[in-house]
Amino acid sequence: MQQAESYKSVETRIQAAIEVLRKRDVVNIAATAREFNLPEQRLRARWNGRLAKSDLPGPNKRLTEAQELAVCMYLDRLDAIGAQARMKMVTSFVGEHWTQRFLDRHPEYYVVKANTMDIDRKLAHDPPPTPPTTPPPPDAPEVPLTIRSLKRQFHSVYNEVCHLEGMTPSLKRRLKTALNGGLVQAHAGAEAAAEIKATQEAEAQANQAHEKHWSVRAGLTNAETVLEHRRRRFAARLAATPANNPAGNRLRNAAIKPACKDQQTMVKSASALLRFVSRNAFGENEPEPEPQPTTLMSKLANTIPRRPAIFEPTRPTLRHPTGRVLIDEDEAPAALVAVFHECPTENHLAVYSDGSRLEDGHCGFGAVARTSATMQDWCRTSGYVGDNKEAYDAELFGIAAGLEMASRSAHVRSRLRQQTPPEHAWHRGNGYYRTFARPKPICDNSDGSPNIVIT
DNA sequence: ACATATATTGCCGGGTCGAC
DNA sequence: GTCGACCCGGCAATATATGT
Repeated sequence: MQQAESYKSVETRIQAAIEVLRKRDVVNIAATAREFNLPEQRLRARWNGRLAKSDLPGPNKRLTEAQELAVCMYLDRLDAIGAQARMKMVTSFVGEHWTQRFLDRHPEYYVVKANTMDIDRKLAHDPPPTPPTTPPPPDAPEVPLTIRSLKRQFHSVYNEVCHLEGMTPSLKRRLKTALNGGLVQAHAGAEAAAEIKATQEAEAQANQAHEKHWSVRAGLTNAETVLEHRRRRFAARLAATPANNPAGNRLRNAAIKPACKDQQTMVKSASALLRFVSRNAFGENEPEPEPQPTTLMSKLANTIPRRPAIFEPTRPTLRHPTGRVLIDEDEAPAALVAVFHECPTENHLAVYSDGSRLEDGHCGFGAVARTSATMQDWCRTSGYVGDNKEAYDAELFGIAAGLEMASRSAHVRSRLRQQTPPEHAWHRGNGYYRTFARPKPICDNSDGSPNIVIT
C-alpha cells in the first residue's frame, strides 16, 4: 500500500520547480509539473502567486493588518519617547493570550522587567491607611496626667516606704534617685509633647491660608468649596462682633438669607466675594480676573466623587507631549484613524495630555494642542486640581482642559467649522481613554459615529 | 492542552482556446 | 478532430489564531 506523501516534501519540490521555471525562457507549467511529479493545478496556482498553507497569515485574527500595524507604531512611538508599554495595557483591550502571541509574531518586541517603583512615589499614589488607634487594655494602670500629680504620688510612695521596717539609708537614697529621675524624664516628655502640638497647629493654620490663597488666585470651579469658606468666615466674624454692633447685624442678616438658586449663581457670587476678600482682607491688589464661566472643567469636577476640586491654572512648561487625543471627523474605521493619527490633517484635531499625582499629594495635568496641522503652532494649558484627587482624575482633567482650550482657539474653530464643531464632536464621538494605569473602553463604536482615540 | 473559528489552499471536474 | 495549456467553480482539507 502506497503511503501518502507528506505536505512538506511536496512543498519542497514545488519550490524547486518554481526555481526551474524562473530560469527558463518558455514557461510550460504542465510539463514542469510532470517533470517534478507535482499536481499541475497546484503548481500553476503557486506560480501565479498563491501562498503555501504554511505561509498563510492566519484566518482568524483578532486585529486587522492595519490595527496590528497601529499597535506596532504605538509601541515604537512609546519607545521613541522613552516610555514603556505594559503587557496589561494590551491584554485588557485585545485578549489574555493575544499579547504573548503578538510577541511571538514580532520578535523585535520583547518584555523586560521594569525597575522597582520608588517607595515615595508609590506612597504618593496609594497613601497607607491610617493605623487604627488601639484603646488601652481595661486593666492598664492609671497614669498621672500632670507633672504635679506625678510628683505628689512620688512623695507619698517615698514617705510610706521610708516608714517600713528594715528600710536602710542606702535603699532610701536609691529610691529617691529613681523617683527624681522619673520626674525629670516626665517633665522633658511633657515639654516635647507641647512643642509637637504647637508645630501641628501652626502647620494646620498655614495649610488653611494656602488653601484660601489657591481659591482666590484660581477662580473657582466648585460652589461647595466656596460656600464652605464663606460659612467659616461668617462664623468667625460673627463670633468676633458684639451683639449690638450694626456691622454684626448686617452679617447676621446676610447669613440667614436663602441659598443661591443654582450652582452657577453660587459660583459667581462666591467668586465675587473672594475677590472682595482678596482685595480688602488679605491686602492683595490683583487685577480682577475674567468671570469664570460654567465650563467643561467645572462640570467634570462635579462629576468626580470625593471632596470638591480646587483648580489652579499654572504656567505650562511641557515641551514633549506624552499622550494624545484624536478627534476624527470622518467616518473612517478606528484602525485607519489609529494609523493616521501620527500626521493629523486640517480635518483632525490632536490634543496631547497627561495627568499625574505628585509626591506632595497634589494632582496636576498638562495639555497641548496643535492649532494648525501644517504650521508648528501650538496652544497649551496646565493646572493643579488640588490634593484630593487621584492621578486618574488628573488625566481626565488634562483631557478636558485640552479639549476646552482647543475649542477656544480661533484657528481651530475656523478650520473645523466646515466639519462638525469640536464641542459637539467630542460629545458625540466614540472613544477609549487610556492611562498607563487604567485603560478602559468607555463606549463601543458600533454606530459609526466619529472616533476619539485617547492614548 | 484542547476545542473552535475561519480564511485559504488543494484538488477535482469541467470548460475554453490555440496549435497542429 | 486531437492534444496540451490554461482557467474556473465548488467542496474538502488544513494551518493558524483565538478562546476556554
